[in-house]
Amino acid sequence: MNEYLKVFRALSDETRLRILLLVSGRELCVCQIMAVLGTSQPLVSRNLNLLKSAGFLLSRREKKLMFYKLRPDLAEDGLGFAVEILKDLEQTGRAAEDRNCLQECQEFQKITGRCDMKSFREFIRKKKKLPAVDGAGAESPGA
Amino acid sequence: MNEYLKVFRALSDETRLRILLLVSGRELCVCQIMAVLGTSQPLVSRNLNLLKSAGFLLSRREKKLMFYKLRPDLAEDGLGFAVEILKDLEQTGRAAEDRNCLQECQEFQKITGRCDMKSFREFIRKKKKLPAVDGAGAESPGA
DNA sequence: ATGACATATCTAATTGTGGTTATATGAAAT
DNA sequence: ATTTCATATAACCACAATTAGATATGTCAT
Repeated sequence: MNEYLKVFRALSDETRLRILLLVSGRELCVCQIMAVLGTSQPLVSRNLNLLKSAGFLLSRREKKLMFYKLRPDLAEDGLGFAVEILKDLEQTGRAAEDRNCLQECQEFQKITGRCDMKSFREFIRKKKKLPAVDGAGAESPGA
Repeated sequence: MNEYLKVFRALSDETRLRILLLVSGRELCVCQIMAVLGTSQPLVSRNLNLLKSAGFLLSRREKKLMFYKLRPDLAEDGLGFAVEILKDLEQTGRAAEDRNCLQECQEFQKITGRCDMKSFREFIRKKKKLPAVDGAGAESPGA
């Protein structure tokens, strides 16, 4: 009973659903997730931990970076339903926004050539100053 | 997104999971559910309402009584997963306890010949005085 | 009227969340 | 070794949401 309560509580939060959507299919490191969510590193880690202890995530270390992804074998633990639901949620506006943001984030990463906390924190700062530009920041921003 | 959040929040509570287990397969009226949970009528109604607005329950009026049961067509709304999970949760100790209690409750009901708030409140009072007897109250109680 | 139930309100206690800071850990670079 | 850096974890705070519990009242059928 408590196991399922843990599972449902993990899924009862928008931030965590967003994280699941982000790491379903692809594998992301903590700093990228932080960049997309636009929050702090400890907050991201906390939510990642909640999702992981509920059984949703796999993590892998590569050099300094920690990568997370959706467990591909969720069905083995009775969590297969989450996959269907995530498929549903992909259609959401919020999911689309986050995918876009991830895109920008990865372009930014390509330009800077770095995947670290400092540069992604800068990404977040920039992003907050020019909120929601349609063409992903292509046409004349603040200047 | 919000729809699913509502669903998961509805499932994030032990009392409500217990209710779902109780009304899966059979149909119960509010006073019976109250009797098994051992709480107040408004509290039961509140939780029933949460479960119903999340899409899990059907209700039907028969004379003065309101009957609730698990929607048989949950799958049509992407809630089919709940059925599997409930099947899992049936194995739980808590579920067994509640089934027992429902049994007692229905025997009590047969004896009194009534299905109303007053008599079930008495059922609850009695039950609280002689807690957890193994043989369902068959062998020498408090006396 | 009576009785089953829904709904609203209030309290009190608990929990959950974001946010922040400090610190621990483990790997890499110096 | 020492430092640097990504992350984890813990410890706060402030605040919003949730829960049980109790009480009052509304609604609808008998």
